[in-house]
Amino acid sequence: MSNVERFNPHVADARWQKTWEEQASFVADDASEKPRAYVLEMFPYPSGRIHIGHVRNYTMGDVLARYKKMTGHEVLHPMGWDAFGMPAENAAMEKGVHPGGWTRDNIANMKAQLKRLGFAFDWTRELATCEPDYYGHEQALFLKLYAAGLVYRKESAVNWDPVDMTVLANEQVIDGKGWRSGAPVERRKLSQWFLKITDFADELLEGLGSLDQWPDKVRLMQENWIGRSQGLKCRFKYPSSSDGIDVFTTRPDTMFGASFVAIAADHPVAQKLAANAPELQAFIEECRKGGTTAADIETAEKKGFNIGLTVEHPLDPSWHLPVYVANFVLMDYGTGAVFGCPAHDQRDLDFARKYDLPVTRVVADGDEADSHFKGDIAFTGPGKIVNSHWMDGMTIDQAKADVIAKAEAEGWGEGQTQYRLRDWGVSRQRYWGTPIPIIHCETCGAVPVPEAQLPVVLPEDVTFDIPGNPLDRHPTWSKVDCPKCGKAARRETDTLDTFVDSSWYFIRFASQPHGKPFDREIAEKWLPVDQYIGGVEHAILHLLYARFWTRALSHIGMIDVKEPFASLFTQGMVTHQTYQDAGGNWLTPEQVKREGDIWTIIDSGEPAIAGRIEKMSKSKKNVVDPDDIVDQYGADAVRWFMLSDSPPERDLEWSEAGIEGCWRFVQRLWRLTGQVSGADGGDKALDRKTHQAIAGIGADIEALSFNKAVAKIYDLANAIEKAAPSASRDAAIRAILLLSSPMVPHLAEEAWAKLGEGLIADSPWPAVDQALLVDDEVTIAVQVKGKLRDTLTVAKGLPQDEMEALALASHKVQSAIDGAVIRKVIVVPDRLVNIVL
RNA sequence: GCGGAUGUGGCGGAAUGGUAGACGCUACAGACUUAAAAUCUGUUGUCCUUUUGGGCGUGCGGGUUCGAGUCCCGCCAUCCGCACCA
Repeated sequence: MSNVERFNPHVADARWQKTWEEQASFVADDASEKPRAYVLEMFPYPSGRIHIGHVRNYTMGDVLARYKKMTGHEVLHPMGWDAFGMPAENAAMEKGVHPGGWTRDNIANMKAQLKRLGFAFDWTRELATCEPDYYGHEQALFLKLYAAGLVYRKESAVNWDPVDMTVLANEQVIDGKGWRSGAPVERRKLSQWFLKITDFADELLEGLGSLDQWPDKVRLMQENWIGRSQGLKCRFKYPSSSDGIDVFTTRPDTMFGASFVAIAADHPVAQKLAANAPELQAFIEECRKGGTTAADIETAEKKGFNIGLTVEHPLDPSWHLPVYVANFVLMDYGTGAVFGCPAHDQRDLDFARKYDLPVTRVVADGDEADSHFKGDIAFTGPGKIVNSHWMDGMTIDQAKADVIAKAEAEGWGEGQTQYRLRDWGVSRQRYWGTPIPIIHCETCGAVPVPEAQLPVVLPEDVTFDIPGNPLDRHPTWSKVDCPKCGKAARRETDTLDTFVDSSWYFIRFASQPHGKPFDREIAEKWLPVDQYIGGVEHAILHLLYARFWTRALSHIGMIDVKEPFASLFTQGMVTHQTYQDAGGNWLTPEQVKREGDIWTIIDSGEPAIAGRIEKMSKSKKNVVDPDDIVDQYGADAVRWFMLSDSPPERDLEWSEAGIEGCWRFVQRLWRLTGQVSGADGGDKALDRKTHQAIAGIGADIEALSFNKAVAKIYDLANAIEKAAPSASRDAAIRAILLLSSPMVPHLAEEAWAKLGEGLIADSPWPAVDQALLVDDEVTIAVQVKGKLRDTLTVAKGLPQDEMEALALASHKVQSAIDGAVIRKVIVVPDRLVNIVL
């Protein structure tokens, strides 16, 4: 076969990409009357190069977007850049380039890479969060939230990353280390801006219930992150004083099992006493040093320091309990103090055994009446209350309600809901981010920058020769007059966490007028996003913040949208085999060759070790650059690979053999399209196959089951190849082009044009002839005692007695029955006959 | 520790409680070719059998059912998330 008959992506790809752009094929029309579909993939950070994971992500979204267009929707499928962030500053420090220049160059490069893959993006809506035209509107929104009381400033202990010289959110601290630098995090006190996400804790939790198109896993993760728990907040008084220590407990039912009160090292009471007690001071220091890694916590001994105070038990003032400072009590959850009930809490039990405190059983699951609790395993299961005066015999739930009611009636406590979720600290001591639009005045305090003075633009003339925030040391930028009193004042030099930038970009995509963040009516027409696709690593942070931000905007009346993402899909990673030499150094796949099960290094001939199949990463040298493979195979083969084989939520292993196979299929499809014969005559079987494919592939794409859609296209291609020329076959060839066009759009356009048609991107999805979906013959299974013995081809809808008769007539069946008595015959219409002996 | 997911040929994976292994990859054999590439045809879970055919097979052990990869109970392994949250 000559080269002329091959599909040549190196020519065709660019041609069709240009045509789509000229025809504005994928530009979304706000005014359209068609049903809308907003398909969104998480926008990338412009790190420099597109990663193969991006290609998989955007290919999925692209197939859905193109399919939605073909099925009559007005599709919004935008792309932009999450362009603020630390890598730009790191590059500035390492290479002496400006973060802005570095970022914009990266955007240009990555955009060119994306274009080569033929994604159906509406580039007219492209945005970059680092441009004043974006972040200026973000500043306006921030000030609206400030005016509504959803932003506040607080002196607070923060996680300080000593390498990156910045504050990290709790979520950015992993095992006590900075998520980027990996350096052990220190605690520092700084004045910080916070967003009141905790005001929305309940709403965000309840809202999860309506997100039935989200993965259960993600909803559960958010639920746990919000961490709502109900209990009793109550006071353990100092004897003959109204003052005391407030504790929070989810187990008020176990109050009669209390044997001590423990407070956090940072608790004000501990702090106060420590001033005059060097030993306590030393103990507190020790608590603070305690490691926060998984291993540290698991093995950490429960330690306490008896501070000599006693408190009254709320249910029996004559009963006094000792107070300890304990290393396992957290200051920033609940009240920073707990009462210990050792029999029914493992930590408390460990503590009590160590310091020889009483351990009283107050819950029994059998008839244990012995008040003295034995053993070292706390009992946390359900049961009946015992040794608890009037509560004896109650269930745990009854007792909880009873104690809370009593506390509220007597005024020493109240039912309370606690959350694990903390307010969102958004201040970052960084240059490359959205400037916080606040001016600090000695007289007026923190004053919002007036709207007319927005955007507060980042100065370009900054240096990165020393760590820390260049905005702090800029000679003029921070020097402004107070908008209120006119006196000399100072600009806030902190910038916003970049998660703020990504908390509303989907709204700006839907509507980007010049004078304001978005046009409410237009945004509401597009939102919520119908299908959001991205990595599961954003299951908590980005997705929770975006949900919060949308609710906050809704709360202040700016937009009537509660949940920004109606349907969420988290795709798997792209992985690749790793290789190492004998010394443990990573090798690229090109450096090794395989002979049987033996791997050797090509250059040296020394043995190589084939390691785990892992996520592609530069450090492990198992990356594949999208540009290289597009050069080699064209966009369509790469896109096809991204969709084939692995279910989209699972990891996809990159392989040479796999991409070669995709390349072959693209060529095979191309050859098929050259076989339109103009022949007459029908082929009912092929018609059926075609229409079953149309229906099935459509359903698969809607369900994002791209691997199944791909399998059905192979199936149809096989059937077409085997069929004799006919009008049906020609129709099937046209159909397979339409069906595969969302996946391999360049080839489809090229072939469609060759058939004398217009743009396949503008063509409708083929209509399904429902009558052709059902076969008129079916193959039924015949089982004897549940074991398959024969299959029969019968007319569809054959009556049950006739199915039975045909089954019994089979000699294979008769020999399996072997003269035994038939007890029963199960007949499932059009499916099977099971003969029970 | 808590929570969740996953487990099917050599590999990726299909399969409303009803013919397990669709489809793809790999491998092998054959056709075409001076040759190679490309392409085409066939085979490819496993064991017994010359064939016909039959036995065994969805991590392990039980159970429900005429019938279980699928439902229930109990384990095991791997992966992911959270983590001293009172």
